[in-house]
Amino acid sequence: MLDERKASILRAVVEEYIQTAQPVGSGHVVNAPGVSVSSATVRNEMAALETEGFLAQPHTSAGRIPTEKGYRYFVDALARPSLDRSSAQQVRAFFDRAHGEIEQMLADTTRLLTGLTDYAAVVVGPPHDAGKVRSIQLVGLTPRVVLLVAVMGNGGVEKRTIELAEDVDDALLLRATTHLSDRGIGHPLAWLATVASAGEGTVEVVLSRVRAVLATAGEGDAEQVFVNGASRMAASFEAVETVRSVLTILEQQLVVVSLLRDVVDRGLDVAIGSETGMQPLADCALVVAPYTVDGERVGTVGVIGPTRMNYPQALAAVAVVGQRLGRRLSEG
Amino acid sequence: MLDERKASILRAVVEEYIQTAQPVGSGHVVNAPGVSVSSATVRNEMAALETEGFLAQPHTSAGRIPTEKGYRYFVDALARPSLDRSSAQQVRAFFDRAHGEIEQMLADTTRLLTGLTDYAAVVVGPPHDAGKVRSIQLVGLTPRVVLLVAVMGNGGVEKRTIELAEDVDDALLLRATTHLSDRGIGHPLAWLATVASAGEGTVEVVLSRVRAVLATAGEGDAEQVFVNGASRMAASFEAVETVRSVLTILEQQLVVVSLLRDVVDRGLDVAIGSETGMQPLADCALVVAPYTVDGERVGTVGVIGPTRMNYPQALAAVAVVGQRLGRRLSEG
DNA sequence: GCTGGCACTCGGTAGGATCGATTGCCAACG
DNA sequence: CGTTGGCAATCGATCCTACCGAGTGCCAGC
Repeated sequence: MLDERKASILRAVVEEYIQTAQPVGSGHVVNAPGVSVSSATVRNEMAALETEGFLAQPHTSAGRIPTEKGYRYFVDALARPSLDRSSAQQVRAFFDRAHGEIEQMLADTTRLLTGLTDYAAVVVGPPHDAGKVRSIQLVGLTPRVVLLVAVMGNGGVEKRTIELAEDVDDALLLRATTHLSDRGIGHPLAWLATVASAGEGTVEVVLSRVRAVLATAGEGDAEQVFVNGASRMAASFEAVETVRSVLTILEQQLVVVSLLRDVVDRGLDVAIGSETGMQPLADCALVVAPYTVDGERVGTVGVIGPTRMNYPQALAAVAVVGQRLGRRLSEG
Repeated sequence: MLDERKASILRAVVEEYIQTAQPVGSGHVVNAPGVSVSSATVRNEMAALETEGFLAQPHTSAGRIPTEKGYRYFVDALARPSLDRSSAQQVRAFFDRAHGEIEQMLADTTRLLTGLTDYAAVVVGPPHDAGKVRSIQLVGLTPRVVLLVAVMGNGGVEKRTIELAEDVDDALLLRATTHLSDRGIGHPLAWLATVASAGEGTVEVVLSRVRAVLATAGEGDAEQVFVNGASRMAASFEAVETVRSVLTILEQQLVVVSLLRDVVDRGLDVAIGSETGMQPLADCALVVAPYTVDGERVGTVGVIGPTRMNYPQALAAVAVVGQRLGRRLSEG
């Protein structure tokens, strides 16, 4: 789409702008590799790149800065993901010693990503109700409040509060637990909502409430999401207003989840500015990667930074972390 | 400590500064209630308040702004917590319909507090291992990985991953579970670390690992903490650098927990600027209130805002939310 | 002791000059 | 014909100055 010289110039502008956050003039570009022409020629080419929409001028007599289209071309055609040796080492070390509860590990993964990239990181965990029930149990808290505790195959624990209209005793709960275990283990949690009926009257009192709770819970807390590094994000912008609006997004877990899902569904690994579809993220870029457990996409990792982000590094970091995380979770 | 007129003047300065964020001149104070003297007299008094350390001048020929000492006097002697009717209504409505999982409720409580005050809110939940074990169970995830799941009396669920050196089967886990249940139910979780030994060899293989894991876990994740409203916080400051450093604090859950604990332990309900003991919070104030379940302090609620915060409102909001939260959790 | 008056201080704003980085254009060159 | 050096023009950034106004401290008088 762009001839080689234009591409080299665009690359030079993007790379310098990412580093300095200052508009890049023709004088700086002549020193870049792949550009062995005079600044006058560079000026001509840059003017062409501007009319083609890859560059923009903040004002006359200033250098050029990349447009979204310019970043897009850079990401698609010019940026090769690259992770420096020490970062790769860091990732390997992290997953080698990662163990323990899944939530803790996912949260630590966000910290790893912020450490690698210096941007805010997001990890969307496997849906709570994904996978098969490994164990299910009803525990009485008070005579009329019962906690349904289900252990899933991936080590996650689901709980639901069940409020009853009449008192129940432990013996009854034990029978209901047995009933649920017999039918539910090895199936998805939601599956219990449809099949858990029992003939027996007293147990059925409990089971009907269990069904009702399981049926409704599907919407609310489908995914767990971990966010980290908001302070790094704040450091990337100089307008406090921008920081505020990005924070507002990051605080809304549901929004973050659907944002990442949306990007992944569009088959992208990078969303730049308006490509995110969120006005408050106009100055931001997302780099995301889904991760798979047993061949199935169960979650997403990503970073959120300014549009002038270090794409090669971020792409590489997100890709390798997603890959290793999936592998780690597949091991169980 | 201050005569009535000085106090009225100080109150007027603080209240106006909280509203406008602008230095307050003598001309504005004369209109305040309790001040029926001329601006010249006010000037004299303000100069006195400055030498006494309650007020400061950003520069000559500007109005005065409160010092930390000024805020402190205001909070201790002049501010009467007051919650407007609609906020009180909001709190009542929230706790009337609050139900379900304890974590969800605590997280929603932070949202309630940010909604009430427009500042960042923090809720420190009861320690995970507080209370008595209601149910305990070992669930095999893989032949060598077992999940210890304990349901606590307050509805919390604790889990620990147990990694074993040799394969175990369900029958063995069932025996171990029975052993743990017999001894553990009704006791704190940590208590099991000391008494769970069994004579039988095969079960002991599992139990020894259980003891080891329970013994170590005590340090790490003692409390759960929920933070919300960072974007409101960002809106309170105009220097992006301030926002960044406060975010850095808010992101470190351990720091937040110990910060609140420290303030509560000192018997304060407000910590202003350097009183927080954290340099990055020099421009911030904390308003906190512990809450009690069954007469015992198990957690803290609080808000973090700028030193020029609306103390009467924040104090009232934090106090009433803490009170209602404690009551709500006591009901179970 | 309080007050009105007054000179003074100093941040903030507006206008103007200067500087420097960068551009677009053009004529010349290979 | 593409490339290049030269050059006038542009425009933000910086600095200076003048000025305005909010606010102060002080003092003489009530």
